[in-house]
Order: sequence, then structure tokens, then C-alpha cells
Amino acid sequence: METRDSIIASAKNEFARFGFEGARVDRIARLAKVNKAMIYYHFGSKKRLYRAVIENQLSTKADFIEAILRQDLTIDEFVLQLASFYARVFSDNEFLPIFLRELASGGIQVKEIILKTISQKNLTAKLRNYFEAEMASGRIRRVNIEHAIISFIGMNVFYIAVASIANQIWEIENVEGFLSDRPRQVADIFLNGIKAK
Amino acid sequence: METRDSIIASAKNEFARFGFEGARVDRIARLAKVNKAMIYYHFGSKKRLYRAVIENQLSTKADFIEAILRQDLTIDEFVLQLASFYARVFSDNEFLPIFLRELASGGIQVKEIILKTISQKNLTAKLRNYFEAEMASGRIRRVNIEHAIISFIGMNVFYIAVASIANQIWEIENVEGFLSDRPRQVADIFLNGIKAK
Amino acid sequence: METRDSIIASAKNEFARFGFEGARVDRIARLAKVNKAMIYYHFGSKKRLYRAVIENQLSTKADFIEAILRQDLTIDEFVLQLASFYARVFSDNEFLPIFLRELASGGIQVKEIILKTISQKNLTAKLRNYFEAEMASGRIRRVNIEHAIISFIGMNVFYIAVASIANQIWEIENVEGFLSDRPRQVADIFLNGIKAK
Amino acid sequence: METRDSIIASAKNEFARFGFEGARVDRIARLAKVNKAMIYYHFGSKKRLYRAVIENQLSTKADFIEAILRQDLTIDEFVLQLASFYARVFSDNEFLPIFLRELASGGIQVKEIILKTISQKNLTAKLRNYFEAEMASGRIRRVNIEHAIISFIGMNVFYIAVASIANQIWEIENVEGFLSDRPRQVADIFLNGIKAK
DNA sequence: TATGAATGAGATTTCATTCAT
DNA sequence: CATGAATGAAATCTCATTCAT
Repeated sequence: METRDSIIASAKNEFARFGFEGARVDRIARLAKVNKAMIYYHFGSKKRLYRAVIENQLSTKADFIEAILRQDLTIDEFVLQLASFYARVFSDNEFLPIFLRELASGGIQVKEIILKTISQKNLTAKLRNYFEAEMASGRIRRVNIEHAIISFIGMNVFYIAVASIANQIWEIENVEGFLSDRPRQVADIFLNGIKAK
Repeated sequence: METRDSIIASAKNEFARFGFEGARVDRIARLAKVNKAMIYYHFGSKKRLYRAVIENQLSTKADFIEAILRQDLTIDEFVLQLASFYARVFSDNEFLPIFLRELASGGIQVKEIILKTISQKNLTAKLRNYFEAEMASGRIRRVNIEHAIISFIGMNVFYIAVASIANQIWEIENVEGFLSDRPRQVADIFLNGIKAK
Repeated sequence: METRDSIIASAKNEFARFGFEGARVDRIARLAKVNKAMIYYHFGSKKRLYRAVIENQLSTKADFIEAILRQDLTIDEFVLQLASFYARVFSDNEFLPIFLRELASGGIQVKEIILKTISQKNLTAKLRNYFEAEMASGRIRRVNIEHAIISFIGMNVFYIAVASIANQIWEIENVEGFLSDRPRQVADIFLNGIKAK
Repeated sequence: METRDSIIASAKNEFARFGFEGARVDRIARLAKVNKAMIYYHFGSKKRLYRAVIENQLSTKADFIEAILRQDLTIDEFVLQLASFYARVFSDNEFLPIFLRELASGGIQVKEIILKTISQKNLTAKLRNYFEAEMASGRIRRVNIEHAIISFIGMNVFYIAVASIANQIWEIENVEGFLSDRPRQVADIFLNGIKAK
């Protein structure tokens, strides 16, 4: 399993830097210190290697949200934890570019896998239920749940994706600080946005 | 100039669908109904053609925000117009994937151009001033402006980027309706999030 | 058309010597004094080049039989001419091995093309008619036409195919002489075999 | 010995279907349910495995003709038995393609082995003697023995080799019947062709 | 004997770019 | 400006063979 793992790691790096089309099997092999033919022995094709990388990526991420949902948190804690979760996931230097490029090309690979894992764990329903309960209790306003959640995720993910541009536009100098501040800042606006007055 | 434009249009389509590395000069030529050598005659290289496409894209977009800022709108109107603007810009089927891939690969091409146009029109300062005036007037809470604006843009752009996945996850059937609803929904949460109570 | 033809000629030689699987595109290019990529420019793939070679081969051959059938010959002359025809066709040093290997692998490529040309010229019916007229006239016995014709072709082609083995087994020293004698010898036995006594 | 035999059997199948160059050692191993390295352990190389297959093939065939020659048959019986023999030998679905391809490539492998077995049993002389005796007795015409015998074998073998094409050209529907008829039909024409009138 | 993994050379195919006309 | 053909470098993939266990 050592060779396989080393190939996956190198491939992840290569795909992250150059995208699927730009990635070179030669380079992956060299980086993994492995004979090029081994890649085909283990994965069959560049495409299948790519899929393996993506599966390997996503399989680890989905557990987190579930863990958060199981914790029975107040809405404030819940939203903050979710924000931190997204920050962490998308700050992965190799995952983000792969994900962005997947989006760019319709994301058929990623989509399938994401849908599978999400439906397996029934995450959609659990999230919906959580928010509905909060609305029923009157702690938050009646808002459209889908729009709200998508907005929330967008607030979190977007900055990470465009950080290099945004930092320059807004002359953000303490990038580290800005980034670590972000979950709290996002949670602040979002919670204010949905809470009953 | 007809040939040049036809090449640019075809190239935009090709780069949008396949990315820079995946794009094929042959295909661009065929789509543009132009001899392949003509592309080199007019643009010199694939890379330079790509840059031409990107410049052609961005040059048109920046004027809009300025126009909004000039209008002297209430915060509610302002935020809604901004949301609509982003929705329109990123709903361009060809611009979005190019933009996403640029982000994925560090986006040096796009970044430069964006920064230039934004600083030319001094958009950052104008936006900041607008929000500061609103805070000074007490109409909105004291929030971190950078975080707020970035969050706001993220709310808008994110859904468009992930629409195909999100629609399935959240079982959104009336996609058209959801999309046209979105600016209002985003504005609602965001305004509530920043307004003073 | 010069490049194309030169590729076809070299390819014919290569396929004859090594078979489809054993043939090397590199070698064909070198022999044709052509850049390897040109082969793909003109033919698309090794397989398609192979088909082009076969079509090129067969297209010239079918005309001959028709010509013989048009001549209104006596059965003796007719059979002799046919024998000579087959001798000539299969003595092509490059065609024979290609044909044999096609047979070996089910001959799907060749089969299609042969059937097309034969049915186009309606050769089957013409041959059948010729033999039936001869039987009706009483000049030849009532034999099964299909079996007879297939036998006749076999007598002719077989020797050419196995010449190198047969010559050694039967200690044939004057190979040239044996070969040029053959049509007459074959015709002799065949005619005796089918003629009325 | 079980492994060896299983490899030979699978290899025969593979070589028959794809030829030497087209055959894949991997596939042979898989078909034989044997580890690929075992093939090298037992046979040393693909080439040597191929030779083993061919020897295995030919060793069984030569005995038959001898048996026929020993039987002291009339010319009618003799020719019919020979025809049936050839029909049987070349109807081997795996032997025929291998043989055809050997012919196509000069057949050095097969040639050697055939010559050895034929000369060992002195078959040539025995056949020649048989026909000469028949001619001396006046039962058959004075014909060139080599040409006659080669023609006869050709009549038999040819149809089997080209059956798939011939059946379509001649619209033979009852293929089984045609094939089982063939020895008699061939013998009929051949005997008539050589017999004295 | 037997296995799964590894290797190196080479095969087919692709593609940005250029040339001759 | 325009074209069809050409080029060279490199990309993906294959495969006979060997190795370590």
C-alpha cells in the first residue's frame, strides 16, 4: 500500500498545481519516486488516478459535519463551529484548487462523490431539521433555509478561494490574523442576519 | 477584425470548457472557421490568445459597480443592486469557469487585470466610504467592513459556482426561480446581519 | 497526394512483413521518409492506415475477373485465364501475407471490402451463369458449382501460399518453372474433373 | 505438469486469436489462471512458449497420413480418406489461424517442424509411389504428381481457410452441410480430373 | 513452485507551432 | 491574409521480462 499512497500523495500535489490536463504522469512518478508504469499498474489510467485522488480527499471531510451535528449545540456555537470547519477544509492548499477546477468543468467527478457521501449520512435532512427546530423555537427568524445555508457556506469558502486577490484589493496586511478572525466575523453577520429581533 | 473577433469568441468558449491546458488550438480554429495558422498570425501563441480572451472579458465588467456607487442609493437599494450585479457577472457561462480556474492556479493573469481596473476607478475607497458613512449615521452596526463586504460577495458568487451541486443536494427543482430569488434572499440576510437593531 | 501514397506504400510493406500488430508506425514513417505525425494527420490511426492499405489493394484486383467474364471464352480458355489471374494476384509478395493474416483473424476488414466489390460487380451471379450455361450445353458434367469453383480457386491459391514449404517437401528445384507451369496444370486437372466424358 | 499444460492450452488460444505479436502474456496468464511469472519460469520467454505451442500442435497430426497409406486402399477410397483427413486437421479452430499466420511470416518455425516429421516418416516417397503405381496400372492418367497432390490439398484446405468469406459470397446457408459434403465433392472432381477415360 | 510488485524500453498518439505557397 | 501540410517534442500508455519474498 506504500507505493499506492505515495502515488496518490504526489498526484494530489500535481493535480492541485496544474489541473488534470496540465498534470504530467511523468512528474507524478518522479515525485513519488516510482516507476511510471506503476501508476498504470495501480490505477489503470491518469483519469482513474485522478478519481482516486478525489475520493481519497473527500472521504475524510464528510465525517466532520456529522460530528458537529451530533453535539447538540446552541445556534451560536453551532454556526461558529461550522464556519471553522469550512475554513479548515478549504484552507487545504491542495484540495482547494482541485475543487475549484472541478467546479469550473462541471464537477462531474466531485459531484457524484459529494452527493453520495452527503446522502449516505443524510446530512441535508439533519441540517434542515436543525434550522427548522430553531425557527420553531423562535430563536431565529423565518428564513428560507436553503438560501441561508448556501449563503453561509459561501461567506466562508469565498474568501479562502479569492484570498490572494482580496488581500491586495482590501490592503489586508495581517493575512494570518484576518483568516483566523474570519469564522467569528462570518458567524457574527450570519447570526445577526437570521436571528429574531 | 472579423477573424480576430471570431477567434476570440471561439477561444473563450474553448478555454471555458476545457481550461488553458485542456484547450486545443485546432478546436478553436475549427469552431472559429479559421485556419489554424491564422491564430498564430493574429495572436502569436496560445498563451497570448488566452490573455487576449481574459482582457476582453474583464474590461467590460468594472464599469457597473462604479455606476451603482454613483447613484446615491439607500443601503437597502444599494445592497440589492450589488447582489444583482454579481449574479449577472458570474452567471456568464463562459466567464465563471475561466475565473474559477484562474483562482485555482494562482490567477496571476486575472489578478493583475482586476487589481488594475479596481484601483483605476478607486472602487475600494468608494465602497469603504459608503459603508463608513452608513455606520457613522447609525443605520448599520459597527462591523469590520472588509469582512462584511467579502462575505457579501461570497454569498452571491458561491451559489452560482456550485449551483449544479447545490441544486441536487438541496433538491432544488425550480432552479430558475431559486436563482432569480437569490439577490433578494442574500440581501435580506446580509442587511439584517449588519443593520442596527 | 504524394505523401499519402508514399505512406500507403511503406505501410503495405510493413504490414506485409510484420502483420498489423507487429508493424511499427515509426518504421513506416522512416521508410516513407515522412514525419511520424503525418501518418496521423492523413490517416488518423494505425488501424485506419491499415484499412486504407487493404482498400488500396483490393480496389485494383476485382476489375480483372470481370474483364475475363466479358470476353466470351471457351471453357478451356476461361479456366486457364482464371488460373493465371489467381496466380498473378496472390503472387504479390505483399498482398499474400496481408491476406493470410486477415484470414487468420477472421478477416473482418478484408471480408467487408471483398464482399462489397464482388456484389457491386455482381461477380457471383456472372460466374454461376457461366457454369450453368456450360452444364446446360452438356460441355461439362452436372457438378455443384460452388464446390467446384471454390476447389478451383483453392488449387491455385494454395500452392502460392505454401510454396516455401511445398518446394522443400517435394524437392522442387526449378521453382520458377513450377510456378509458371502451374496454371496449365491446375486447369488440366480441373477441366478433366468437370468435363463430360 | 498441470500448470504447464494449462499454460500451453491458454497460449494456443491466445496465439490463435491474436497472433504472436498480438498475443499478450498477461492474458495468457489470466486465462490459464496462473501467475505471469510462472510462464517465464516454465518457458523462459514468449517466443519459447510459442514454439512449445506449435510443437505440441504438429506432433499429433503426422501419424494420420501414414496410417492412411498403410491401409492398401483403392484410389477412390484413398483420395476420400485423405480429403477427410485434411478437413479434420484444418478445421481445428486454433490450429488454422496459427498455421496461416506462420505462412504469412515465412513460417520458419512451422516449416522446420513439418519438414522434420514428413521426412522422418518418408511420407513424400510413399505418396509418390502410391500415385506412380496407380499411373502404371493405367487406372489414372499420366499427370504431374507434385502438381496433382498440391492441387488436391489446396482444394481441401482452401475452403476451410476462407469459409467465412466464401459462405457469404456464395450465399451458403447450410454451412454445416456444405462442410461435411466437401470431402466427397472434392474427391469427385479430383478423381475425375486424374482418372483415365 | 508461486505471487504481487516493479522495471525499462518502446509503442501509439497528440499538439503547439511553423513553413511553403 | 489565408491555407494545407509539415515538424519535433513530448504525452499517455503498454508490455515482455524480472525481482523479492
